[in-house]
Amino acid sequence: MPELPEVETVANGVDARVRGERIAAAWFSDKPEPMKTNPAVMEQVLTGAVITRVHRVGKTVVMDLERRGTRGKEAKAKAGPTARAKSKTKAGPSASPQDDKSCGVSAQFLVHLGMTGRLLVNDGDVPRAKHTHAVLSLASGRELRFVDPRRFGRLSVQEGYEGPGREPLTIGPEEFAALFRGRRTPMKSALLNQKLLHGVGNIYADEALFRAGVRPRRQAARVTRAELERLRTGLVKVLRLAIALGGSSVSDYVDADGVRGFFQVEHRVYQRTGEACRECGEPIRRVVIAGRSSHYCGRCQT
DNA sequence: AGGTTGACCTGGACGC
DNA sequence: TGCGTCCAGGTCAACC
Repeated sequence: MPELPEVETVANGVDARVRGERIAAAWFSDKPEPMKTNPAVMEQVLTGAVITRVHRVGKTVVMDLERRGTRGKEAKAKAGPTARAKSKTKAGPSASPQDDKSCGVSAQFLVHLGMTGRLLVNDGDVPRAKHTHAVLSLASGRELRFVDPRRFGRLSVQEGYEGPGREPLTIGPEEFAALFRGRRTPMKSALLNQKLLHGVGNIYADEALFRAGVRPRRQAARVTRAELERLRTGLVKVLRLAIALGGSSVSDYVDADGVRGFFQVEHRVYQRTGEACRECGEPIRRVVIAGRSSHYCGRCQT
């Protein structure tokens, strides 16, 4: 369920609560679906590690970890004045980000929330919810818990994760237009393709198409350059507004505190089938494209 | 190769 | 109250 704004809200909420904490223990359920990395391996990597930062890449929550021991010492030694001086010459083979932030990132814990995944920070004595699949016990006594009834979420450990596609919030007009050149698929499907743009899902695809005045079924290759630019700016606008409002919460979504977002009151077309278009009064239509329901205004979108 | 479909899961809403 | 049906924000393997 969660798309870019919801994942960003969750990542920020978790970051504020667990940054700097040490993971004392890690537990995983025996359900195999969520575990992309072997649970024994995840437990080994996570136990004893310090969480240095939690952020979002595409629809994935990424937890940067610093592991102590010999590797930690190495990283510390490297982070002297020489490393700082070098950092001006951006690039470097592994293209690591800002100097002091990147030092000591020895692994990343990746959480994809799927449709119904939630990340909660609780005191250790709060009873665990049904469908809890992972628990990281923190040195402070609190726990970071992953709860996911439908088990479409995925947990893994890796390094240097960059996501499958481009970031919709930062991509420029030229590169954005290039993504869709020659594509015969409906524009709606192209927007949902994570290998092109990552982070956009069904809600924000529909909302951006409405703001650009483009029908979801239009072939991507036939969307004009001007429309593509309206689509890009509409997408940025709608994603930023949704982040500011804490995301949408149609049913399952909650942030790290268990609080719902408020963007759903801003929806212009998504799940408003039959209701009047806020621009022209025409009833909003619903069609199915590539198995996903799509909502649009037949008068405002062409 | 690019595009489309169904399968993966549980649970909530709705109709009878 | 209970049962059946439909629907759900995501991905991925398997097909055309």
